Amino acid sequence: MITHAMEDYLKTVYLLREGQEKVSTSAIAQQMEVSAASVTGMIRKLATMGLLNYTSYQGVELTEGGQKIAQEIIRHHRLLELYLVEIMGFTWDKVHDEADKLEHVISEEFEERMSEALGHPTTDPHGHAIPAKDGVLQEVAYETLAEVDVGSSATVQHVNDNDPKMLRYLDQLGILPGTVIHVVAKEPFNGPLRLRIDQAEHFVGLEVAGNVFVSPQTT
Amino acid sequence: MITHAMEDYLKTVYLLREGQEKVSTSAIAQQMEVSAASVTGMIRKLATMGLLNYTSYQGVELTEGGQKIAQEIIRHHRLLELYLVEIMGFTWDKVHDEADKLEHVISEEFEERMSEALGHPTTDPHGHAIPAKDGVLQEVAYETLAEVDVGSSATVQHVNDNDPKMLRYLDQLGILPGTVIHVVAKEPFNGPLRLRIDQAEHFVGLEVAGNVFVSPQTT
DNA sequence: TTAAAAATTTAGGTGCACCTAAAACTAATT
DNA sequence: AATTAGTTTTAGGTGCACCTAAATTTTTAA
Repeated sequence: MITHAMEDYLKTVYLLREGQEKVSTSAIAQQMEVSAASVTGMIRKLATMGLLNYTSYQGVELTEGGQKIAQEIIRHHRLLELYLVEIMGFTWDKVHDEADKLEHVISEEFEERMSEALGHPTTDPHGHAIPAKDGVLQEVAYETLAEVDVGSSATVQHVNDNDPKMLRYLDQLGILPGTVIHVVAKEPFNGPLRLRIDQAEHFVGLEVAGNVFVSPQTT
Repeated sequence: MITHAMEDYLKTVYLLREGQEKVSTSAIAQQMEVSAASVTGMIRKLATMGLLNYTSYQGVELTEGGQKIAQEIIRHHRLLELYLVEIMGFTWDKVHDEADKLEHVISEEFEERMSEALGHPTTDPHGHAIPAKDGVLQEVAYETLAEVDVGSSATVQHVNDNDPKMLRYLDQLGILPGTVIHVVAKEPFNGPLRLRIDQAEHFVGLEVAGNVFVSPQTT
């Protein structure tokens, strides 16, 4: 039987696996805010269930089966986030926590009815792709706003969704998926970025900029 | 901290408490399909938390605090059932199980937004009253269709919501909250009831009739 | 009123998901 | 190659929500 905790582990491994093949125990522990020892224990269990491959001290890799479950949960999460915003009128900073709880308990029918009500959407309110029902999701690894060259422009692809405070701040600034941002200058000593968004200028710290993922604007 | 299991116990006690003051261990065990020993253990814990009063071998009674939590969960459950039917297009036989899972995880804001979307309703799809946000819910103890005198009519108030198969059957027969039913005859040896519903005649067994709660039709 | 039946509690035990502390392994540095 | 720093695993333990089997209390009925 697959528990909520197991689903959370699979989801975390899936999302951490960006780029590299193997995911380390400590990366999982840090992301989930549990001890590394707990991760080892759970990983061994998931391995015996055939949901991931695991070699001691080498990290883990999801199997087909593990990926399928992870994708299902991520689909639930992202559909829920969009449903909460679009249909129920939640603001985008509140939906992550709500979706984290609901994603484990909704039925397939609930998932299907949300998808239908939303016209089978492909991205959530924060710009993340919604995996198709039995499709493959390949997360593109975008650069962050903090890495954009001074003087160039970029389009916001997605923003990190787990900090409500930061989301409210980004909303105020008008930094949403699709927004075009021009990086005017970068203050010295890791100072803030000077941005132009829709005529207005803003100063934004690097911590925030590191949570905004963009693609280069082709001029 | 209050867990999902505790919420389920409080809800069960609340719903079983119809009429009599004290609820017995075995009644709770039967309703929740757990052993009586498990019930004793949980009850003792809830008692130390001040959510119910308990005397060994005498049964339990909710405190104010326990009632408040029970009512909150029942409000979640019934709002969810109605939301699933009215807004999401579920059929009434599927919503009980879905609501049983969701009722423990939705936020107050989720509850409020459902209530608003539904125009602050007062009854769920099966005819049960939805408790107000901080109001009192007094369940009226209706008689069942099986107890109605032959030759008289009755109005359906609510039906038991936990058996999907029976709900689909009732839906076919047109037995919904508000339906007026005339009991034409009762076959001998606990035989089926002969009913007239909206001109048509149907034969319905006593098990089904015992799950349909009605008030006498004042002619 | 006492024995039998029914209900309830106690005792002991399970699996899950976590924890801390200590041991073991790997990688980096000299 | 040896020391050290960092990572990972093992060992032992916690609280939760359940279980079965045995003991106890209450109820019922001969």
